[in-house]
Amino acid sequence: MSTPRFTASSSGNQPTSRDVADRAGVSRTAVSFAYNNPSRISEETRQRILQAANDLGYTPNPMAQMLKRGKSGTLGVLLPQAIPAIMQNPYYGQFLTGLGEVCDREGMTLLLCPPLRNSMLKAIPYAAVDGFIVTGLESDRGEVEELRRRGIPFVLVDSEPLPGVPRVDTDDELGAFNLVQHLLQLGHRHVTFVLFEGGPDAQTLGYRGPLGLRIEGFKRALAAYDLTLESPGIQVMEAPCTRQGGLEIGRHILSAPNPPTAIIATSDIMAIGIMEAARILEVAIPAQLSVAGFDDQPEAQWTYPALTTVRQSTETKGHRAGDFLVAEIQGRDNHPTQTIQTTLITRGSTGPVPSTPAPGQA
Amino acid sequence: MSTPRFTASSSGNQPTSRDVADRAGVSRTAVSFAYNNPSRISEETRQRILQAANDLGYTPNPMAQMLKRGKSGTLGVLLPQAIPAIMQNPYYGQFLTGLGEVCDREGMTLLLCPPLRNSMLKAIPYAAVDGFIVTGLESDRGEVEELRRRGIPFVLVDSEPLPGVPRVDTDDELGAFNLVQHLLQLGHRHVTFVLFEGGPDAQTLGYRGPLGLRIEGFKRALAAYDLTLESPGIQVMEAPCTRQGGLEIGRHILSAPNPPTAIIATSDIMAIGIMEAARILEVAIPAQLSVAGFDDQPEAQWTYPALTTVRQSTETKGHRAGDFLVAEIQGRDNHPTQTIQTTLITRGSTGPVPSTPAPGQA
DNA sequence: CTGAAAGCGCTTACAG
DNA sequence: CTGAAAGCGCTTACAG
Repeated sequence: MSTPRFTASSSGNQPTSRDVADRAGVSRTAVSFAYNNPSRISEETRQRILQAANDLGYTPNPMAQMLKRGKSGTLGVLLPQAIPAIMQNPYYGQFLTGLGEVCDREGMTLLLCPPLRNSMLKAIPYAAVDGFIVTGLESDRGEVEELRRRGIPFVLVDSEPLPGVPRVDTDDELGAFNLVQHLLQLGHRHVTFVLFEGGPDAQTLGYRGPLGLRIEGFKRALAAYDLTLESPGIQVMEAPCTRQGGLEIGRHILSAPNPPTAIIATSDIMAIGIMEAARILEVAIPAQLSVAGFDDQPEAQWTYPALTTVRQSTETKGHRAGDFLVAEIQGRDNHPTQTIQTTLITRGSTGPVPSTPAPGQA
Repeated sequence: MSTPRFTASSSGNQPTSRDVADRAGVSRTAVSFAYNNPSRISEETRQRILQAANDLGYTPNPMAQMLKRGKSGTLGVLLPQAIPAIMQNPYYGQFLTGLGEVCDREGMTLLLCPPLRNSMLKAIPYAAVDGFIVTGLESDRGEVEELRRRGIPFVLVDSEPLPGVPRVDTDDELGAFNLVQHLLQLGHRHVTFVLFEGGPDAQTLGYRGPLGLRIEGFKRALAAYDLTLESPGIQVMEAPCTRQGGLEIGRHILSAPNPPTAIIATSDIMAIGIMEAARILEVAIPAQLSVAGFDDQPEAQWTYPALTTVRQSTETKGHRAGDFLVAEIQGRDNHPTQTIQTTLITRGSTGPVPSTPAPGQA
């Protein structure tokens, strides 16, 4: 009755399909069919197999299934920073929310792949995923080439355009333009831009990605008023992209002689910190100072006054990126591209330039 | 020169170790050694292999490596809700931050495993992970047994104690006790508790997990003043665990006749919504109403007045859970248990009960 | 220093 | 309806 064994039953270890087959008196083929192709065996046999599996505590080994099927049922996100930094950034919270909707719909899991030894490139070969979302790639140092050579489906988010690669990006440039135009129209001419600190390459490679696009938008809006980032009254500073970073730079900016009448931050979270600094220094918003942010994160509605900002639907971005990746994995090779629109959201934190000079201005 | 082929070179597909071996004129064994055991082959051979691999765009297939090694280099988190809900919950943001620190240290990736067809249990067999963090398990419906039978290392977070299973939980009961005691000492006797809505089993199975412990703490503190949750003046309500949920229930509570002088929410985010409702209804905090939350999320410091709450270091909790899981995976079977302490953080949102009766109270 | 062989645990044509 | 055989792509004793 029992078929000959080539290996001893893995007593003590996890049961395999062979153990189940032996116990049910069938072949491993039948065991596999019981799970994956029930119509190929009789219902009676199937029940016997399932019973044996249950007795043994057997479940098919996912690693073996993956290898055999060449599918993992997992979407990978290639991250530009370590997981703690990502988790503390509300932007990624929103992005992963949208991407998570796709995972749910498809019944897939989500693998977070932080850089390995500071390299996104090195993280690629270790992930058993069906495809990658590549996000925060400030400049391509071979990641795209590696992905292509490995033949792994992937989609680029907020990256430089590349022919034949599906991509989702954001119209940051227009959003930034509209925001600065709004403030210039309100009469502001003493404006400080607070940029979130770029990656390690910000200096050497220049700004890329969303920050670069926003700066372009700033410049274009200024140009319409015959201004540049170097004009007198215009100031550019950098801060960590946190509330604390905004608070500290805000104190610094507002304590200096001849402070600006408007501060524009490239992230809401920094803008919120700047508003906090203004409150501490008793600078009235928007009467004495206008503050604006970027992203329209939920918190932007909760400040007093509420924050003027540029909305980008980061959740939509994550959702769309997931959609594109799933399509790519399924082999539809139309390689779509989508640009997420931005909208200027005018709220109470910005207002007309003070008619009296700001404190400290002659 | 070229060794005979048993299979055709996978032209068009991804190169395998056989392709590299053929091109370098060595065996697959040597190719593997080039990556995993360089000292076993001559440096010259190694360079030749690596060159061939590079020419072909070869990287070892992670799924095959996992199967062979029986290791995935991945930590799994078994989640109680879909990924979007998790990502929008600041609690998980903090928890995953702490867990992410462990991933970084160990060079591992993090796999988010949401329920499959509403079942955490069903999600288990599909994840190729070295171990699971089990979180938000309100009541065990077989998950633990399944994990045990499969022999997968796991650690339980905020769950019921189970012998031989490493576990991290939180002293929610004491934190809740201290919080209620604080308000009772301030003289409050009209107190509404706002609980975050439990899972689908809240009704049938009673409260489990952190919420259950918090309720126990509430009861014990009340008992010291000869009160119960059913006493006149004491009220228990439920709301979704969001700012909006807090806002709506807050409006409801404060608009009713005979409103409480204190509201205690089981989550900061709800408390923040309740404070918003008070602001809208022009109920002064803490002069007319005391509000308290739970968790001490960063936002709790940013409200005006700042929120009294119970701090639990969720980040530490995630970090510790990760430490325990790594130890479990490495086979140290001491199955440690740790309870994360809580601390009452008294801020401006709570104060003495109004000497004059609250509006609407005779 | 190097390679032939076995095997990780599964799935799937193929043959009966 | 059922099973023997091949193979997914790798790693690792084992033998030379």
